[in-house]
Amino acid sequence: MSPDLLDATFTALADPTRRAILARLASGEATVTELAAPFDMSQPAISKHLKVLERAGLISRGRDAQRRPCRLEARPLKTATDWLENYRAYWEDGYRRLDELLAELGAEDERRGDPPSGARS
Amino acid sequence: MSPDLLDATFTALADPTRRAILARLASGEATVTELAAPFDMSQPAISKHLKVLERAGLISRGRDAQRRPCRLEARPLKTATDWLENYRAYWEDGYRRLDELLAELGAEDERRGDPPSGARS
DNA sequence: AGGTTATTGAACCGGAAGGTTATACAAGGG
DNA sequence: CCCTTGTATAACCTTCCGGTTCAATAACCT
Repeated sequence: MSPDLLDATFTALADPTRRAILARLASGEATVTELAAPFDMSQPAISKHLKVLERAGLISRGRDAQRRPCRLEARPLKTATDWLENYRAYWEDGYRRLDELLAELGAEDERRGDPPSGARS
Repeated sequence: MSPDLLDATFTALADPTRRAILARLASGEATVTELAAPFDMSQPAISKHLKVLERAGLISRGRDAQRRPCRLEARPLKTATDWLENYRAYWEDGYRRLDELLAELGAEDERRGDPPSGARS
């Protein structure tokens, strides 16, 4: 799993405006102007946000005359969730013990930023 | 749930170095120098990354003489996961239909970036 | 005390992020 | 055709990010 995808996805999610856009798209396709409406922000600014979301593969765009409808693409969200899932054991009860338990299993791929392989519940 | 927490958390996760640091900490406490070792990067750079992680509440720090051991704090990871969980339906089979289904439940708190309330599996 | 080790802080730099305005472009509707 | 609508691009500004180096601080060791 390329780190770049996670980079782009988490970067996209780090902005409240973009999260709001995703939330809006969760209830169906929307055009750029529709997406821009709720925000006190120029339309080009929204276009930029959309490009960030697109770069992360979180949205795809169609064509309806001059309109450019956006649709939610949740696949990267799954990727992100899968990554986070590996830490689930650490926020559930008893993680302190697990912490020490895992301390003995030397870590291999830390440089790649991979989550602990044995951390799944 | 303050958006700022999600902002800080996703921002922290958006960098591969920081994700690697978290992965390392998953196998137990570590000092700054230990954390810095695998990276081709100056040690102050790591200190900055640690500050970003700390700002998001993803790590806490102790004291052991001149050392400042870091420990993983997974709570914000849970917060992030909870947010993402709301979209689970969209990457699971049949999400296209769900898409249209939810289109009829007008969205209230889109401005806040809240995920769709009805999207839970 | 003095030196070494561990870590932070300050000043700086290049480049990316997030916003603006103004302009171009593309496509439908009188 | 022209005008209006929807969207993207360009140029610009300011702030933040990720890195650097060098200096400061803190605590141990002898």
